[in-house]
Amino acid sequence: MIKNKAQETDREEGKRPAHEQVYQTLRSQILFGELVPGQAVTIQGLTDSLGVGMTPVREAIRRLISDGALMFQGNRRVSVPVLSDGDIEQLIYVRKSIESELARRAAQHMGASEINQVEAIDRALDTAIQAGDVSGYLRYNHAFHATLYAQADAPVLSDLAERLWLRFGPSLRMVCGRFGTQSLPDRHKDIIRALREGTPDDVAQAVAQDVEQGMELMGGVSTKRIPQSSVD
Amino acid sequence: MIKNKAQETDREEGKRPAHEQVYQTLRSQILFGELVPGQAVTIQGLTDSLGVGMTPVREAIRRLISDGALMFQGNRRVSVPVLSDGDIEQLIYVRKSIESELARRAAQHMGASEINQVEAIDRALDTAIQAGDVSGYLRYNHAFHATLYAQADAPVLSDLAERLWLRFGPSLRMVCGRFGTQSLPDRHKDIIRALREGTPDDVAQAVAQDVEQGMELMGGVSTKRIPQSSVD
DNA sequence: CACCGTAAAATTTGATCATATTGTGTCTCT
DNA sequence: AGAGACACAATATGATCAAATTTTACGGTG
Repeated sequence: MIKNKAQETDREEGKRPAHEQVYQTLRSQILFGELVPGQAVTIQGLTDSLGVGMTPVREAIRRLISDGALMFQGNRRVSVPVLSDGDIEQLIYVRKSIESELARRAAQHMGASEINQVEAIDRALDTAIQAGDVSGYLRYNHAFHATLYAQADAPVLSDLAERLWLRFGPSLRMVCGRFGTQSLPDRHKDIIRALREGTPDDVAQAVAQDVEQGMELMGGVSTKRIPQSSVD
Repeated sequence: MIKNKAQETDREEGKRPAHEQVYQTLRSQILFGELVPGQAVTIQGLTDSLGVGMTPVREAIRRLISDGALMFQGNRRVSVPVLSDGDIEQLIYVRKSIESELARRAAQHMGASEINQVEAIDRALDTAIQAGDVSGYLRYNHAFHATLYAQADAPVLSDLAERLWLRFGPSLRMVCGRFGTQSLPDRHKDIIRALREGTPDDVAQAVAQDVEQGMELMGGVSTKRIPQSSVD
């Protein structure tokens, strides 16, 4: 009567429900690369590739639609959204507002060890940039900001900020693939310096500049399609 | 013989999918009253009361959890969130930021007829307040702000603002039931005046004040619960 | 004779339900 | 009061039905 009955299937599946695992898998795929703006996402395709039933897949897709990570393409189709310039501009406004406030709050809670932790992530980020490792860049860049969120003691703001990442994740990936990681500057050094100096307003401002700088790289991606006039 | 079998059920159900209808139904219940903070929500209860299968109910619940309208009570329980003072403070910050920007943009697009439309909603709101009609107050108050969102031509910001309503809807209802509609002041007259004067910054500021005033009514509601220490 | 457009059929995908399985809370019995 | 059994609710799968897109075939026209 040993209770090893279900352990074989649960071994690497973890103990979390299937719909949660599907959600986390898709979330990672959206944040860190594997999905492209405009790409179609089918329920049956995911049931096949992930090896689970359709109900968990459906639930995960509904969550992601609510997150803004996927969009409900009119009829019954679901796809990864293509951001317009207006969308990007609105996202810049909200991210600057929320993330600068999160940074202000985090700055008041963080001690030397937490700041060192953030700096270690930034060093790993620099390594990924120099190596041209796009996936590593996306992961460490997200980890840098997420670590700040975790120190802010503001669950509502953190949730909102994390959800915003899902909206521009695929577009950010496109930018990296287009321009390469070398030409992706950030203000992380300014953020760390301001954290060490203990001036929350400076931290908030540095984060706002970092956000604006990063988001503006995405601008014009959709307009450069040149719909009609091919003048050259 | 005739394949009109499924048309009878579709008669008054409309043409939208069931999970969408369940979502809209629950959304209205959360926004306009019928659900109380802390209340448990069960899947089977909804399948019985709404007369649909469990798959559409599950999908709607996942969406609402992602919206912040419901929370995943650790184990498999789902309930309406009880907002802490910290949650309310963070919601005030985000709402002021997003809604003032929406108002600024709306102010640049709105003509006389749109302003009159908003004013008509505000008159209906006043009537509901004087009649002590809590449900009417909640509906017209939401309609007042939603009408402004629709004029802002900012879908990302509008979506975010609409989702925030789902977080404090039940708590707002509690405030109305507690204090009555009479003691619910707003800055709607200031907003309309600023709209007529065509000064976007004044509109934004009036909306920010309206938001802050309305949200602060909810403060302290959860702390008076006195979770552990009954020192008195 | 070839090419294009339209319409119909077939395949693919989405939506819903009914059922089996698993985990959690509770009630009871010692 | 603690442990075990029972019951209920949630999770997950598969089957079934409906809808949409794609493909194909046929007819008309240049």
